[in-house]
Amino acid sequence: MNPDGKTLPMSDSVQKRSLARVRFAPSPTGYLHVGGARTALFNWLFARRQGGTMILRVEDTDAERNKPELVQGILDGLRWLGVNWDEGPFYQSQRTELYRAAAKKCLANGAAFLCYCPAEKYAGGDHTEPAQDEEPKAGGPRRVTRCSCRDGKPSTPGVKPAVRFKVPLGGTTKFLDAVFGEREFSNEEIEDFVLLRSGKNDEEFGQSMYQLGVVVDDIDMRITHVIRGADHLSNTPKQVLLYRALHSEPPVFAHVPLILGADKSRLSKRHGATDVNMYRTDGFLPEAFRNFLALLGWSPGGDEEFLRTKELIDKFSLEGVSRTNAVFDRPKLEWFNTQYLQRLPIEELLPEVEKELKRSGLWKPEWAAGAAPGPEGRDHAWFSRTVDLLRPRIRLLPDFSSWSRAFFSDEFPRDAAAKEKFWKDPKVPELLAKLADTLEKLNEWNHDACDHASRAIAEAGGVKAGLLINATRVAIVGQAVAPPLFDTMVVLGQQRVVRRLRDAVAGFGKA
RNA sequence: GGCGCUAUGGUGCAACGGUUAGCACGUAGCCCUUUCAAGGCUAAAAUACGGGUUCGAUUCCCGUUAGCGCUACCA
Repeated sequence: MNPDGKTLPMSDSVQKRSLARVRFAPSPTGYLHVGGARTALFNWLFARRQGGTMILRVEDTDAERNKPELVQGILDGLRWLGVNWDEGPFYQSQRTELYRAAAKKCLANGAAFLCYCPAEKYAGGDHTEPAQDEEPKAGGPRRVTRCSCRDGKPSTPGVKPAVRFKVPLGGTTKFLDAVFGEREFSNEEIEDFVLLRSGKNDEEFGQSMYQLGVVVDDIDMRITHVIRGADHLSNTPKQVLLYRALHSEPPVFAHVPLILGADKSRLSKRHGATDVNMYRTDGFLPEAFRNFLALLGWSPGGDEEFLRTKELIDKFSLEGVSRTNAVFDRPKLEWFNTQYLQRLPIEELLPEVEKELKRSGLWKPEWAAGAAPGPEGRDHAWFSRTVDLLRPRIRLLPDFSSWSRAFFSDEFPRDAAAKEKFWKDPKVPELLAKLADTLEKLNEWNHDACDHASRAIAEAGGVKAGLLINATRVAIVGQAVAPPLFDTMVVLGQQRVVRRLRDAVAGFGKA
């Protein structure tokens, strides 16, 4: 079913679904950047929506900058995000022959030529003579190349040639972009770009360049939709030219806007974390992160924004992709996380909390589902109730270990400022001691019993219930902010509450 | 410099020729009174600028400005 409620004829839709093939093609020159993650997510949502195929391809053709050890982190990041793939990962570094064959084909049919210019000549992009511009600004004047080797320069002895594409001298190159519409570029603006690096040592040719690699692979992998960052928009005509030279039909392109930092400049480390794996270690829930990311540069059309993965898939379409760059807003991401912490079915949240408590060393095996209850009847049901009580006030997973430590461990910090704030009244120690005595004798341990007992003590002592309640909270969890007191008492258990009250009073007396 | 893309509150998105320009985050204030890092309510806050087209422009066209991208034997 489409968002508008219409359905395609079954045979038609099935056929279309099985056809869509998309890919995510990261380069292992860094970690998985949030921008790359968003691109991967869009590809994945599109593939799943269409019932198509998601392919992962590692673009590692630059031996100089490539760091193979970074691949694992990228794959881990994708898995954490829940972005899985149906084919791959394929490595371009292992497909060199394919690219060389394609380059030779271009050479043979006149679409490319051998270039004997030294690599340094073009370094920095100054392809021809400096323009008239008298004062070279940062980067210097630049003009488009029409390499003089293109008409068959005699080979230079001892110089290994690179292969360059022979861009047509006139005319335009156009293509269809699902986001930006029909695009047309003048060929005059496209330089004779390098297809294959010159060979090192005894190689005839070197590694493929980006433009050749993507096109050859996208053809070979039968990619139907190229969904990638808008930074590739200007390079696309080069690729379209290559498709033609290789006698292939270009796919549908879909360039998605970039993600910027708070100052609207390209998102970088100085804006905060850009490595997706940092968000995992910070303790964000993957589904919350996914929801947030999906809404950066895409919208289902209405006002809804809390969309679980299934809804994201159901509603995703290239038509909903925006053409404007988006700023990565961490506070909103954190809001999404709190929403997921509160709204997720508890059984989906529990495993995440379990992982967190294991990480911090607070986890007890008896809290696992199906395990035998531990001391004081603490079992999985207790764990579930406790997490449920805690979660409205949690922002990030590690808060379960730090802010909520008193619920999972008897060793927890007592906040001096909280004590200062709620233990002002000199009657507090006496009241707490009385409360401990009363609570110890309770035959039933539940919210109302704790409530009645506490209020009775407050009344007898001539203070407002709130005073005692706040003081008690500080006494049993060590901090000013926690879930409602009587729920907290129930979860902590009778013995523990009594013990902590007495410990607190003793500590108060000494202080 | 050349070429390209974009332009709705501080931020993310709605409104795809006619709305008092909507929602959310954030911010401020108020309420709840058992704390707040929970919850509820309210407020401030936007169509970059200038021309067209049209009965009517946030919406279509042109220009300006600004931001971003590309302009490598990087991807």
